[in-house]
Amino acid sequence: MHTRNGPGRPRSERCRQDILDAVDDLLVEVGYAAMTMKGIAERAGVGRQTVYRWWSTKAEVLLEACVEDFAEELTVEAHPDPAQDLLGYLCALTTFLIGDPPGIAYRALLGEAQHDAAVRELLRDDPLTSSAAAVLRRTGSPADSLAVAQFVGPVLSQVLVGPAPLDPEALRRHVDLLLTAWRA
Amino acid sequence: MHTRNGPGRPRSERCRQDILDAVDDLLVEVGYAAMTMKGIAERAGVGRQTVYRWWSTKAEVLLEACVEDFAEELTVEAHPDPAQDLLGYLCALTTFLIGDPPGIAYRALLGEAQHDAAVRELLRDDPLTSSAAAVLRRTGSPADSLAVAQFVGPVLSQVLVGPAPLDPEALRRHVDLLLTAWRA
Amino acid sequence: MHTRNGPGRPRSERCRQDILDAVDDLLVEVGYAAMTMKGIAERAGVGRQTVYRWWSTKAEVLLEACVEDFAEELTVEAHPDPAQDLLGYLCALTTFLIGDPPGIAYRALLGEAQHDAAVRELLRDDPLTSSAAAVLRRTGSPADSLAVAQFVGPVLSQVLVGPAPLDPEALRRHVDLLLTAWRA
Amino acid sequence: MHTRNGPGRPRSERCRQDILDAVDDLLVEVGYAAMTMKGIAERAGVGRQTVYRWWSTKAEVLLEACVEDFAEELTVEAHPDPAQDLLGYLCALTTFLIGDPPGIAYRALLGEAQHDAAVRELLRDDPLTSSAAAVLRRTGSPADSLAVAQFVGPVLSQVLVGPAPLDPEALRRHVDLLLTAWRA
DNA sequence: CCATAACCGAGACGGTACGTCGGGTCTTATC
DNA sequence: GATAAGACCCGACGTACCGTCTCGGTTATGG
Repeated sequence: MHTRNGPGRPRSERCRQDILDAVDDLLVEVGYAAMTMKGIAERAGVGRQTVYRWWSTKAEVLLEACVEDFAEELTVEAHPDPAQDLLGYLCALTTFLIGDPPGIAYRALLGEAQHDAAVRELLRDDPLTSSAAAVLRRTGSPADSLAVAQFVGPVLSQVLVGPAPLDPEALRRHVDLLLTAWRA
Repeated sequence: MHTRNGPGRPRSERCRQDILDAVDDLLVEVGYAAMTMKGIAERAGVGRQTVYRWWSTKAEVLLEACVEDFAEELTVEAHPDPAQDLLGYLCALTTFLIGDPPGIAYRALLGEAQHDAAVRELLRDDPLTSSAAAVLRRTGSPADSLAVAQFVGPVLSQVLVGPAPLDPEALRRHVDLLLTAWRA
Repeated sequence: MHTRNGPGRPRSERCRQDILDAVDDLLVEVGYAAMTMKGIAERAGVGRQTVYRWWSTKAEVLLEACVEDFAEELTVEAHPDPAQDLLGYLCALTTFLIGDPPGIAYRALLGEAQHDAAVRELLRDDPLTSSAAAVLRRTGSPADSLAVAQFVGPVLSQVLVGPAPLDPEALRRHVDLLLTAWRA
Repeated sequence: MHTRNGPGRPRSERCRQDILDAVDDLLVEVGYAAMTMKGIAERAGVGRQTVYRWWSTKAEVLLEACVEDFAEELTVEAHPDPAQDLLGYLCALTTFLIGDPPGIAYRALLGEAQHDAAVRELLRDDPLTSSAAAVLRRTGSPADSLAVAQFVGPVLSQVLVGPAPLDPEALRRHVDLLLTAWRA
């Protein structure tokens, strides 16, 4: 949707997509840390400058490469029972963060954001927060920032910090606690 | 307590400390991202190899430089009222993660851990988790991994992900919810 | 005459020349032994990799920096009298090897060649041998490899090994001996 | 023959010899260029400081390790026929410089001497020059520095500079020329 | 016979150059 | 004017060797 009208060759959407595909591939092949702008360009069969024309950092291009996957992976179909609905979401979230390439990308970006203000800015409209809020709303639970934090925070922090994520049984007890408290 | 008994000149504890001090300084002066092994060595007035002799990565030396501060900063004196006790801890935790140099270091390390298994291993015995568990125990609350996650997870995740940490009022409501649920 | 036709930015002849100039300067300022690839790059105001792109060793770049001077310095105008012609050449050769920067470079390269096969290969088409052969030919003397060795060998060896080079009187006697023997 | 009489442990002649042996070994195993003071010490099973106590540079210790071999290898038994005597010496000299480890060491030292004044000083009393002078004297030929240079210079320069040393036939013609000229 | 002092091995120390790699910019020819 | 290619400057990487120093331990002499 580049609205340039001036002279000259327009930017190649094909290039853009090649680069994003290359990032996807490299993420699973070499991981985030070993991924370089140079490597992305070569993998995509693209000049280095072309990458910089669209995005200025590794984090930006990675975000764009994965952002669609974020929404898709975190979209869980509703369940009539609120408890099951919330539990389903948290299970999907755990799987996403632990195993999926886009989840790994998300964690890597979250990591960069801790010592890079620019990356932090990119994550301002966090896909995780908004998807969790949606689930809370459709189950009639509170969905303010505290509620969202109480809902996903324990899961997220355990994945980021702990040696192992919360297991399904723990997730069930977590949901129970929240639902009980919110209904009171 | 380095138990070298072999021959040769012993390693200089003085050098070790100079390096750790340099890391402390550089953390506040240039930040984690701009800190390099080269820079550390030069700042400490030490040969580069001497740094590598003690630690092999930036993360390792940073961890050791800050690990004492972690424990110190996260130690909050007990309050007779459990609610006040827990709240005090969470406030201190928030301050620590947002503002203190060691807290910034902790976040940076947490970030690295997301795409570096070696760093993750370093953080296996997480200072945050253990200090939080201690506070929970002394207030008579449950202190298993789920409870700890429920306690600090929302705070932590909001700091790591969100645009702003939970404010004191939200923290108070969070503590109330947990205490109510746990007492039931 | 680099016959690149491929794509990409062409190598900068300007850089090449800056580097060669820097080598020339450093040779007289700090000498061969203290000359480093790092120092050359910095002196030339050039990235280190740019030096390595053109030449892979200190010896190679030094050779290229001086090879033109070699030919120039060792070119002595002909003298009608063969004895004077030969003597003039040997005097010039002595001066070249003892005092001129390019001569010092030549000796340094000769030295490296003794324990570095790659440098030896660089000196395969020796400028000294060919210039001496030319002088011998124009005076009607034999110019095979033995004759060249007999002509310049004593001068060269005395410079390389001895405490002092052959003085002009000795050079005169040397030329007389050779001319007498060759005429017989 | 260190004439110390004071207290303290005397220097170990055994160490000295171990070091010299190590240098001999390393010379043939890794060559001069790859030989380091560190490597010598380790090979000799000796502290680094012990090497420095006896010699201060690689060149010094190498010279001492080989100097005895120099004299030995360059000593050729006399032949009643002067031409054969001189020829025998030059053949031995060529073999020495081309093939023998001590000969290779000599060339390496000669090389260093071209850009290191200290090494040059070490070679002031050149073993090659003096042995050649001895041979000239015993055949009744002139033995001043010019004569020595005329005798060995062509051989030496061809070894140092040329692609190949003078072959035996060339050496024979060289000797003939000199003897003829000197007898006249 | 023991104190002194120089030696010994080992290896850590501050430096410095190595050759490589990635970052981000630029300059070509080509499209 | 966008593109692929790739050279450019810069600076950090981790390693190697330099020559010095500091250990514990050894071995002679001299008080």
